Amino acid sequence: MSLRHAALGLLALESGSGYDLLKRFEERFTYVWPATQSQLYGELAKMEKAGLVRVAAEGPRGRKEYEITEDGRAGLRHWLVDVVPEGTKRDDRLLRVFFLGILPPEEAKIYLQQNLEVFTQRLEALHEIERVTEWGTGDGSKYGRISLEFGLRQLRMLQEWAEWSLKQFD
Amino acid sequence: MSLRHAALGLLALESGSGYDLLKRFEERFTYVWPATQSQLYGELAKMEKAGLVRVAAEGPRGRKEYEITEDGRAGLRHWLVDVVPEGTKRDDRLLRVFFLGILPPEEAKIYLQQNLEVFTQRLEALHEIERVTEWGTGDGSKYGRISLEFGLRQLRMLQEWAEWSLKQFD
DNA sequence: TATGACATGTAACTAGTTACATGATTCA
DNA sequence: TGAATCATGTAACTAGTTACATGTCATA
Repeated sequence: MSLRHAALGLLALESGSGYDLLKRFEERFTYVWPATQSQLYGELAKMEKAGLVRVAAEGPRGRKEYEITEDGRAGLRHWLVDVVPEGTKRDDRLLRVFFLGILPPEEAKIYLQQNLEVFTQRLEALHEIERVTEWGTGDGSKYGRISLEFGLRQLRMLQEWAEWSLKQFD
Repeated sequence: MSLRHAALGLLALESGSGYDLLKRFEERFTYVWPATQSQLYGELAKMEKAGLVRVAAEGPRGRKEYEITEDGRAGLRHWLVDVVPEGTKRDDRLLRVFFLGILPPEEAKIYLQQNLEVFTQRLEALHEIERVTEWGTGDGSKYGRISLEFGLRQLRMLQEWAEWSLKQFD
């Protein structure tokens, strides 16, 4: 049910249309909680029915500006505080590593090298985000920084792991 | 489609029944690629139809011992070498961090502390696996070691990140 | 003989993806 | 006026979860 909470959280930060939300998902949640357009519109309709969001205003082109309700805020809070996180469960990159033994070592190495390249590129992209972001002093900024730090540490870890793994071939 | 490849990979390492496979998924893939019983049986039936696996023997209690076919091996190889990994896309723990600003700082701290505890426990469990595993010299062992190293590094990273995050409150 | 492990299958559901469909508004 | 962007909706599909249903075999 976390798509609901991701959308609810974004609306808690700022009201917006389904279209607005979709852009925010693309900008901010590509590697955290992606959502497709069809999924989002469906979820918004369900959340409205459940009283978690409300249409605060209607604009041109059938635009519906959604706003979080008090029930929505309570639901979000409940999820943050009381619902035990599942954590990441599936990782197809790591799954492949378990089966790398069926390939000749040279091909296994190529797989790990390609991984390393992907990690390096993503780390550079995150560093770029770090550079261009203006870090204020508010809460949004604080947790934004903590989230970014997670990404940076994760990618550094992946890089180092890939390098370590490649060394195992010597 | 990676459930298919996880099952195919396990059958490439050793033939077995759906029941056997289910236990292997539970033992080895809990944090990599979990599968439920109903999903596995369904997938095995589909894979047999597609010619990727074959029933090599039938045993008591309707047991069907599945074996990977040449087509199955080719499919697995193709997935390993040619299919671009998606990587991890969703992380509900990290998603929560983006919205931690809506909680009072004390509650946000509790959330991060609980995370830290989970990471620490898991790291200990992994260290225990490391201790009891007998590392041979074969390929299975090598990639098993590389996979384990991934888990160890990931959990250390998560631990350090949670500690770093908690320090941001001072 | 009862319990637990072995063993498979299916139904109903939720979540997520891809593709199609439609139309309004802005602005170059 | 044509292209890009804004804006929503739905249909058909795949993947994954939960629950139900059934029966066999070993062994205490």
